[in-house]
Amino acid sequence: MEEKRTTLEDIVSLAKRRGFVYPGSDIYGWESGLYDFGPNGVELLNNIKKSWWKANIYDRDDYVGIDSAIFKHPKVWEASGHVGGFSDPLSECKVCHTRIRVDKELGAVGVTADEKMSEEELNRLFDENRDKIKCPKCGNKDFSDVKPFNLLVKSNLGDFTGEDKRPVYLPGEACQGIYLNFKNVVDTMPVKIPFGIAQIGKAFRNEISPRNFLFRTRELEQADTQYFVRPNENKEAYERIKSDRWNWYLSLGIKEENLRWKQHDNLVFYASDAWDIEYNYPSLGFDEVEGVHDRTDYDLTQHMKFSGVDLRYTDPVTREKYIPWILETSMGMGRIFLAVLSDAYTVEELPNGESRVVLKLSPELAPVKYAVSPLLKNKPELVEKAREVYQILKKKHGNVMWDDNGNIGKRYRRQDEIGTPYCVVIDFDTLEDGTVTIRDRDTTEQTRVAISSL
RNA sequence: GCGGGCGUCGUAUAAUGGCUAAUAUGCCUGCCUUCCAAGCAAGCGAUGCGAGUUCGAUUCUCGCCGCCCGCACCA
Repeated sequence: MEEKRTTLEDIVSLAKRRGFVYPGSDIYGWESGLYDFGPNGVELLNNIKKSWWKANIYDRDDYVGIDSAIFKHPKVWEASGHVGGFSDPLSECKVCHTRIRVDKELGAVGVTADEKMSEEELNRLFDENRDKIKCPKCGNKDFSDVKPFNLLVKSNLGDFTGEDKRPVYLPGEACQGIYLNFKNVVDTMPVKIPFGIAQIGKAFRNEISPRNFLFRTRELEQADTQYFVRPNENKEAYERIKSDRWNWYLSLGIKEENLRWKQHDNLVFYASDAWDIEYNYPSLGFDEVEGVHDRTDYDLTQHMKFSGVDLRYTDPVTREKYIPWILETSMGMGRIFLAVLSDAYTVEELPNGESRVVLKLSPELAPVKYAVSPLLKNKPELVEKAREVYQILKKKHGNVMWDDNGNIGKRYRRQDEIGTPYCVVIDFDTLEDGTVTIRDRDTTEQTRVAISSL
């Protein structure tokens, strides 16, 4: 049997028609790079978050969680390097439209330039050296002016003058909130190094071209952990973290053959090591879901410099003071959501020649835990009993769906597409002996069990 | 941001310079139905936005918005 490969379009279509993901601001014609989660999507998203929180905080003794404000002091983004370095000075060949990184091209002809220079300065240097730089693709020397592309989103929080004198940025990455609270956590909580802080937070980026559904969006959510260790005592913890993260993906039921590790070729100057976990997305192939980075003491050092506050940690026994090193994990929620959805998406051939679409989500992640149906809608005694069972299950399992639409087969198929693991059907036997049928999503087999044992 | 392609009910497709824009599915209501998308009836629901040409534009032209592919970008 030949299997048709799932495309990203299949996933997008299902996501919309089954209430997982809608285009952002849909009735106004959609704003690029933004998506809204629907009733089933928010359940799935929250279940992924719960699982992540449990694995990173509740299942360990050395992590605590925080939730920091989205808006932060303007200096945070100077310290982090985002105001200067989150942008690239680009110029475009007017002949073939190839783009060049101006700082790098200048460097190649022996002119010192870097991405932290002002736009004017870069343009002056570029103009002086235009005759030495030619397009790597077509060889022409006719370039547009240098334009920096800064990915930070700016806001006017607290600026009532409209003069933009004190730009406040939305976070380009969520993890800064953790560094900002490192001292607070150390001063108020019973933690000692090595320990970690975890957070799920929003980030915003002016991506030039958001694309590929949830994979690259302008507003994103990140699940981050930062693990603080003694300087140079990073290796063992790094390996432990890598292995924990890998196992978490497997615990979600993601197929191992769709996952792989990829080490960064070019490390940023302060990093000691960096690996990504990649998922084999439909249409896109393997791409990053999460980064696991060994960042040395860079982040806290920067904030010490810019804030003037001593962020060193004092060893409770030796009284030694040091800036801890940081091991970071940073996962894109949209990316893991897309990975989970894609991995669960299954098209099955049925014996009668038809096919069914099933989301084989692990029960822990499934947005709807049970669907409850009366076998027949026009038999009040069945409906009444089914309502009872529905209420019992709802109390126990949270998101349980009442489904009495059409006929029973239709309901099964609908629930298959949502990924509901079990459908409970109340029939005439239920009235006699208090048992119901449970239909299994993956095998489509039915078993009879007592209501009391559900 | 550049080049190419594209934009019709929630989804997947059709058609048209002029009559009520069609079909399937979905959703919803009623009937029916004793376990895998059965059937009957009613309803909801679309030409992305704006301008131009025209007596008349969903159709042709332009701008904007958005999507897809390629390039570039992805700290």
